[in-house]
Amino acid sequence: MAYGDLPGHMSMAFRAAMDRVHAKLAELGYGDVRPAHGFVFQLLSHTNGSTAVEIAAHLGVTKQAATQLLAELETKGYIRREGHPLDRRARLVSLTERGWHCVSAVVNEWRAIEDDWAALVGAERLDVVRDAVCAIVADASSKGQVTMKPLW
Amino acid sequence: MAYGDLPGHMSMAFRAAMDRVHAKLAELGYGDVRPAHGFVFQLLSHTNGSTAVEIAAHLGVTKQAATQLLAELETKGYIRREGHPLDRRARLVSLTERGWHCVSAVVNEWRAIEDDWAALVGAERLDVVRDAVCAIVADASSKGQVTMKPLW
DNA sequence: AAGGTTGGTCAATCAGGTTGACCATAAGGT
DNA sequence: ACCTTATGGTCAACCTGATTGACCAACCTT
Repeated sequence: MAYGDLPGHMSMAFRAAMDRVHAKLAELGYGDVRPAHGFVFQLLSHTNGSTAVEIAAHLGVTKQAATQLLAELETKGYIRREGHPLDRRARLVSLTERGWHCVSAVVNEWRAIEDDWAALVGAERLDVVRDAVCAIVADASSKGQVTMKPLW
Repeated sequence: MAYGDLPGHMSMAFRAAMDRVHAKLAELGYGDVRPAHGFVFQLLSHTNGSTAVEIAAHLGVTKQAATQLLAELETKGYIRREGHPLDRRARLVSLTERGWHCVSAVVNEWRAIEDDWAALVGAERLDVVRDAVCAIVADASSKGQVTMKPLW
């Protein structure tokens, strides 16, 4: 690999992994999820119950865009929107059973990928990689420049 | 970092690096380049002279989309389109001086980032990372699943 | 010379996002 | 309590970057 190509190669590695996750999802009958949905799932699986504006902030888009996304996810059966118990303006968004299944499929596949990587380069070396990447991200994060969003 | 989070963290590391490159470009007066333009530059800097359809193929978009992109890059002064010497239908696209300056600024910044990473985690460890990532990409590539495109 | 292929453009359309106006409810100051 | 302001959500219009489809001119066969 040429000097200066490491970041780009990381992107490629991620991209290959991402594609594999999507292929797996399609195989399991979740072929109708788009990349941006992942961020919604991620948030919901941690908070279990969020509002549209929170999701919009997490995605880095306007609330209108988020609302549209949620409508789509609702008709596809991944999420549910009910009246918020504490705020009658708001609608509480949460994962359906199908949504949870999809989330765990994703988590499993990311882990499977990491396992494969460990098998490929050796567990000890992958530990080094893990620590290094973690340090790099932490450093960037400390300088206030971290987005999970891979959108350019 | 949690088990299964490595690919995502790689994406974050790349994203932070990418943002830094764009910030640097803006600082140097190349603030009007968009992400997709990078792929055009990359191709042109290696081939020095490509046709619109080749670029389209490299970008993974239709030739119409590529043409539009090229028109934009031309008006911004990064590229030049002249009659192809061997094919009177085609237009040969090449980098202008400004384009070359921009490309080398990008290359320098990627290298500076890689240097910073080496300083952060140690040169030997970063060598391990480099080898590992290279192996991972090579493996994915051998299975025919590699795109440089970080677009989801 | 004739037919099919290829580089490029024009035009219409679509998808996903944005901005802006608006309503209903909530929260706070007085 | 009351009036003002802030906030969650929706509706509607629009922008941008892409797509598909039709087409032309030049190329490459044969």
